[in-house]
Amino acid sequence: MAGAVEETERGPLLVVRRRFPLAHVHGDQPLTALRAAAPECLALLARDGFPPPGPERLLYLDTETTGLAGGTGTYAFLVGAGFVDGAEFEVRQLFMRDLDEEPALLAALEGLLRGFEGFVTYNGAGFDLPLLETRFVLGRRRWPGDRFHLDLLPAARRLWSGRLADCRLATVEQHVLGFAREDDVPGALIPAVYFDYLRGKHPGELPRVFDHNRHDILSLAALTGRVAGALTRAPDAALPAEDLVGLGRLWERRDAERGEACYRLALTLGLESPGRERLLARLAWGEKRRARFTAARTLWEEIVRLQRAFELRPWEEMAKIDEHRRRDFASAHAVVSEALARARAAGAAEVVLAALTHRLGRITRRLGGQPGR
DNA sequence: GAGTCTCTCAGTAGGCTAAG
DNA sequence: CTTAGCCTACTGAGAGACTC
Repeated sequence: MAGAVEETERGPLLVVRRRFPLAHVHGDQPLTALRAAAPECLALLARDGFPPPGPERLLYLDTETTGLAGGTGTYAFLVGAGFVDGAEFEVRQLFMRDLDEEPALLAALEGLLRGFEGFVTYNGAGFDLPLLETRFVLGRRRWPGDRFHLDLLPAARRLWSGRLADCRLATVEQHVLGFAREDDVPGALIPAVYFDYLRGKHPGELPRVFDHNRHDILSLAALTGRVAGALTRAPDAALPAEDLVGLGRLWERRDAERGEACYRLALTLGLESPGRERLLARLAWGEKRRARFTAARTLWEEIVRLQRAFELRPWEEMAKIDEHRRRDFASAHAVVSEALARARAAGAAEVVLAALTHRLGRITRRLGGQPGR
């Protein structure tokens, strides 16, 4: 943590600067990809009202704190901020050597924040930003929160939760960016490392905390480049099927047709079993919403063919379409009879059997009133 | 035409999960 | 330990269709 003590308006502060050429490759992702990320793509990922700046006008932010508890008792003792500067990417780390240096840290941080048009964080909406805002208020400073904020956690969940065991930054980093950390400090140990340092004033494990924070910042930037890049390109058959599903989920909100194009491409790539049925159901709901009932029914049929365990939903939807849209009571009757038989065989719950029996009774009555279709 | 049944859609509550 | 965002399931009002 070779840094320099710099003078701020509120006293001295240790600042560590590390600069990387934009050609720097983090995992398998070059930072230059940031340049190609269009603001519209960033807007797709965030949903606050602020206009998205270009990725070079964003500050990539991550804090190391004395705990998770939030509230007034938790300090952000190390704040890492990354940004594009010319042909380089700088990671600037602001560190309080003691708790009484917080005013200096906040002063330096405020200057930095005000120089950018937005922030990128990982779970920052739930953690870093509220915490920093509290520190600003307690330090009698105005929090510059009137800016674009992209929290990559919700975006990562939409994109990769189907493929990854969890969406912690370390997991995403490893499997999406191909970046493996060596000798990383687990986040849960970081508060203890800082308290040890405060007691003894020896660096101890602190350099590893700085490394951890710097890696977080680089991952944030690399991930932004990766995600925005995926959104910029047309749906790409070279992507894993699960990633296409995730891409579809991102697009769906903004552009349903484009989202569906991703879904359908994923299906052609041989998506595996539980995910495949989920996706078919998603498409079926979409078709229903647009009143394309025949298309919806075809999708429910395919789900039924794939499903191993009995599930009510597809049968129910097929029966609704037959009875209420196509008015083909005979077909509706056949669907519900078959569903009832399968439900009994599978030992389905009593409420499920009751619902099907009720439906079958009604259809039978209507069939009686309109015989020989 | 009144009364009943069914579906739909919008709003929302509860459960999960990231962050140090 | 806290907090926000997403997902799923549930609820209830309103619309439409059917029955008598």
